Amino acid sequence: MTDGAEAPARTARGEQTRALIVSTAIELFRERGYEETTMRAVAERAGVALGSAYYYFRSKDELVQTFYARTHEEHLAASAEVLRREPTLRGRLAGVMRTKLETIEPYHQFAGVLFRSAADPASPLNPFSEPSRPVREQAVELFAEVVRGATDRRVPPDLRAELPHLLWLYHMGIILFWIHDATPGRRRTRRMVDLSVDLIVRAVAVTSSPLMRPLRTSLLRLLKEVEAAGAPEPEG
Amino acid sequence: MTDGAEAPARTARGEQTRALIVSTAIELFRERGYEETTMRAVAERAGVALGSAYYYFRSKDELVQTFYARTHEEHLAASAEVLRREPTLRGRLAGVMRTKLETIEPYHQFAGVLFRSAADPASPLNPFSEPSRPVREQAVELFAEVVRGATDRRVPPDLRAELPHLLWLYHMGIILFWIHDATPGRRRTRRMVDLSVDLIVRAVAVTSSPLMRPLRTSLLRLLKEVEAAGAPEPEG
DNA sequence: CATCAATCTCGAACGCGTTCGACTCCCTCT
DNA sequence: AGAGGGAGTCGAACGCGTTCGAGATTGATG
Repeated sequence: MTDGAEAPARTARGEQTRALIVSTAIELFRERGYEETTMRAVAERAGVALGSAYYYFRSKDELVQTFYARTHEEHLAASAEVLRREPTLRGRLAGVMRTKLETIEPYHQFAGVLFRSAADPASPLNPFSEPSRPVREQAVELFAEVVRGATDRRVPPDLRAELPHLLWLYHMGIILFWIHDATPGRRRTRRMVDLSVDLIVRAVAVTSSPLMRPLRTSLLRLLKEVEAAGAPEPEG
Repeated sequence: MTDGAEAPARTARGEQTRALIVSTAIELFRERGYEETTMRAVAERAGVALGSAYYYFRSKDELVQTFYARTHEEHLAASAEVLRREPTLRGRLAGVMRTKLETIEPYHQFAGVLFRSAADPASPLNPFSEPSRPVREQAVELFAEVVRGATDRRVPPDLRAELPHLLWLYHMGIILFWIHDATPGRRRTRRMVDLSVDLIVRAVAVTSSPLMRPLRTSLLRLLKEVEAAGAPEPEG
């Protein structure tokens, strides 16, 4: 699961209260956005005390994260179908990315907050952080499946092994773009996905040529370094 | 200048107070970090009222941004020397990036906050936002100078025109990495720069070949789209 | 049924960033 | 010199996220 180290819910009643708080919060977030939704308002509408909300969620951010984890699962589920259907790298990647956009679209309004804390090294939501490792690995695995099932491309093993990580990074970039995209229906991001998938498929083709081995090696060294940074280091 | 739309200082006395607040704030930020520095503490040590701090700076974040703009100017100055010295694309790019890291190193501790608000679409610090357009264009121009002065590479005009934007994006990525880099002296980021500059130079070489025109075109279309997103759109 | 500890609930209180309207200072114009 | 007014200063007050210790509820145990 995606929970990382989360707060209590050891009882049926507790579970119920917890769920009530989450759903109320999402309700309010969608009505008013993140900043305008106060913890007091959530507690009040949920019919619990302020302190109770904090019993289940260490912070307002964590409340958001909880529901964010849900959409992540939704995306996994929705992607499965696409991956069953599409045989080409292009189709699989584009499909997964489009599915992603559809999944998160309802929450665009307060996605900014997600990324805001995501960019904060101290935040557990930070995609490079230790707490989000399980989600990250799941996501990378999704892209591994994208690559694995693509029957139309010969990809050299060294690149094949690293491509999922690269695609995950790419997907984070698209999300960053998406957050800043104020066009109706996120038109621009969708175009962006089309263009970038095209580019990626071409680049993979080019990079797979034996002639490109030095370039590929250079790229792979870089990726290895990025991954190493994800792992912990003697802390300071 | 990098100020964008900033707050008052119409008087010699005002200028003095403003400067006093900034320097006191930086002092405290470096002593205690960002979160632990309160506006009240800044005001108190500076010997002004809380309200006065808010007379000059709309928010605590803006206080940080003000000083951040300074380091940006520092970097421009420091880069000039490198650009005079280095003739190769590799040398110029690596030099500029290393200079950047050296310039911002003293502020690594609370750089997280910068990026946190930088990732927020609503923040004026957001590198894609309208208020930061001047700084952004200045930075892109810096990379244009990196490319322009590189005498060792034949780069096709279409790519040459877009390369600066691409390098600027790349440089934002490195900063993101840097923020999360907890290694002493930012060892990892520096290695990252070496590896990525190597990759970029190779990629430029490869992509410049006439055979790669389709790939190049695909890349350029993508970049154009990114740039278009920077410009405003009928607002919602 | 009484006891006990764990779980859950509560809301007052704290410290923070930020706002606001009242006040003082100082320059300019007559 | 006096009046006017913009620039600068002040600090109480607001609303927020968060903490905390005290109390209520629950289910297992003797």
